[in-house]
Amino acid sequence: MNMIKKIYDKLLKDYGPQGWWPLVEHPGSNPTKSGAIEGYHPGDYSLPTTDTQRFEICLGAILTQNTSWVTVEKSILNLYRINSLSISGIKKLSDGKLREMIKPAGYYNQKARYIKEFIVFFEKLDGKVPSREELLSVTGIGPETADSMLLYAFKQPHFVVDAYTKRIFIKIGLIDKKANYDEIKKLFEDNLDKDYKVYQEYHALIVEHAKRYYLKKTNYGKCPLLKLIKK
DNA sequence: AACCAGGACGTGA
DNA sequence: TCACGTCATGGT
Repeated sequence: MNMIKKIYDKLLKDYGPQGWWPLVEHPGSNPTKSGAIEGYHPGDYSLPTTDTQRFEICLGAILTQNTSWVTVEKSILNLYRINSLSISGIKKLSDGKLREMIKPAGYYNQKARYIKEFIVFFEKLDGKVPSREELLSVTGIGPETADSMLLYAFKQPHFVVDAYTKRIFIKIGLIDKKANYDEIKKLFEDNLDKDYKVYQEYHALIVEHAKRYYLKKTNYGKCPLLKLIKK
């Protein structure tokens, strides 16, 4: 009964709180030291606390589209080092310079455009929380990016569905191969408390779990959730 | 050396 | 609505 919740409990028990979304600067981090590995803040659901941090999360959400997070970290640190990890900082950059900084994350031409367009949208918010529809109206923001922003930057209870989520839950038989984004999103939201902290943790745990068992197809069979399902 | 990474857009059926 | 090509660097 409620496998969705049961799986969440198991993943949290096995892996512990993940501390998403990583932020270069937060109490306890040390960004000058090296990477943003220290950007994670497990158990602290108070972040982000500033508009600059909110923007950093939104920026990361765009940069990580179909791209590994390590290359996104490089891009974000590139901006950080030239003191441009902020709206005002990016606005000062030429288009070419912005493209150069985010190059490691790939698709740098379109992502640079997406970022510039998002900045206009973000400034118009003037501190307000955007609706999902408003976010989706911005070029470059699709369902997953919108939900990532809502969930991690604005602490709104929107479940984030990514490629890993589909892969895992198709494998264990809880969703159909042809289920679309909104159907999968609804499955999770219908079976969990409407709590942004739970949604944040669950999505992060799914990514962690996928990195352990779902990078290579030959490993799918080792997924411990397969046994959990059969009971 | 393919394959894929914390997807979205534009196009044409 | 939905399948398909495109965008691009970098890690495994």
